[in-house]
Amino acid sequence: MEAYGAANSNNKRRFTKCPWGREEDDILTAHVKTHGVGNWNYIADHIPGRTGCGFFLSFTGQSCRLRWFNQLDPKIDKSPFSEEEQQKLLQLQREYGNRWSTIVRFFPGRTDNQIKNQYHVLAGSQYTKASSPSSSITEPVGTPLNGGYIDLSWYRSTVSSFEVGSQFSNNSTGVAPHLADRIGTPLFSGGPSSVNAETWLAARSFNSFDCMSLGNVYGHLGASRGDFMMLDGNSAKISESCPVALPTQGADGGDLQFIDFLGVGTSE
DNA sequence: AAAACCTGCAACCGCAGGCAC
DNA sequence: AGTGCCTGCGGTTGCAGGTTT
Repeated sequence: MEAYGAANSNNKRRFTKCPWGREEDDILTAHVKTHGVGNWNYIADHIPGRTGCGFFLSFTGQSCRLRWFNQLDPKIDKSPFSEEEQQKLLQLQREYGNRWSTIVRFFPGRTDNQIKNQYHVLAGSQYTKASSPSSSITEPVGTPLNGGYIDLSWYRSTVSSFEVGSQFSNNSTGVAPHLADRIGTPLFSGGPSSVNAETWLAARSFNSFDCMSLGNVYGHLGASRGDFMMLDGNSAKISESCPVALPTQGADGGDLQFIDFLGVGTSE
């Protein structure tokens, strides 16, 4: 959808955000009061295109709908989440998974976007708390971990995404051969809230030769984008390279292990 | 004081389902 | 039955502002 512009050849930058202005909000609110909720494309057609993003940009019905339901609707409760709400959210997420539209029904005045964002915040911090349901978490926040081992339960709550080591794709010291054809393949994204990743990690036992680069790790891990994570039983080691003993590659490569986080198979 | 880093959240994307024609 | 439009949903990303170094 190039209307949102700014996608470049390597897809690193997919769009440029263009915040709504006060005047635009007023126009949208007036239209909703006049025409009611719905008919978003009609409403979008009657709001002047927005400027100020470096280029002219037309509103879309989808954009108007999101703006209204997530920000402008007077019924929205914009106060910070209480401790009680946070606990309720965590409990409901365990029960319903990432079905935010279902969960939001338990929070009158909140939006699904609020719920989703709040859960991401909670999921990113809960494992660092003493009240965490996991008793195996021993790594204190702030400890430099580069080169040290970390507990995977802690890791699960901290890593937001990673992929096979593209950082070393042109480097002979890089990726294990059994993963070489998967360079750049996202193994998991979506943050700690990802049910798939959580389920996968909980269910899978790791082989000592599993070695992959981290895509995006919080700074207090002591690791950074492109660093490797070597999986070893129930622990993982962060390293700048991948010096583990590598398994013998099969003749056709077809029997080699593929770490399929999302359960989508091995197709490219 | 400045730079780097981190956090929270608004806004976008892509897809799927429902509905009218 | 097929098509296209509209709406809703969940995942993802960009960025402002706060915090740390």
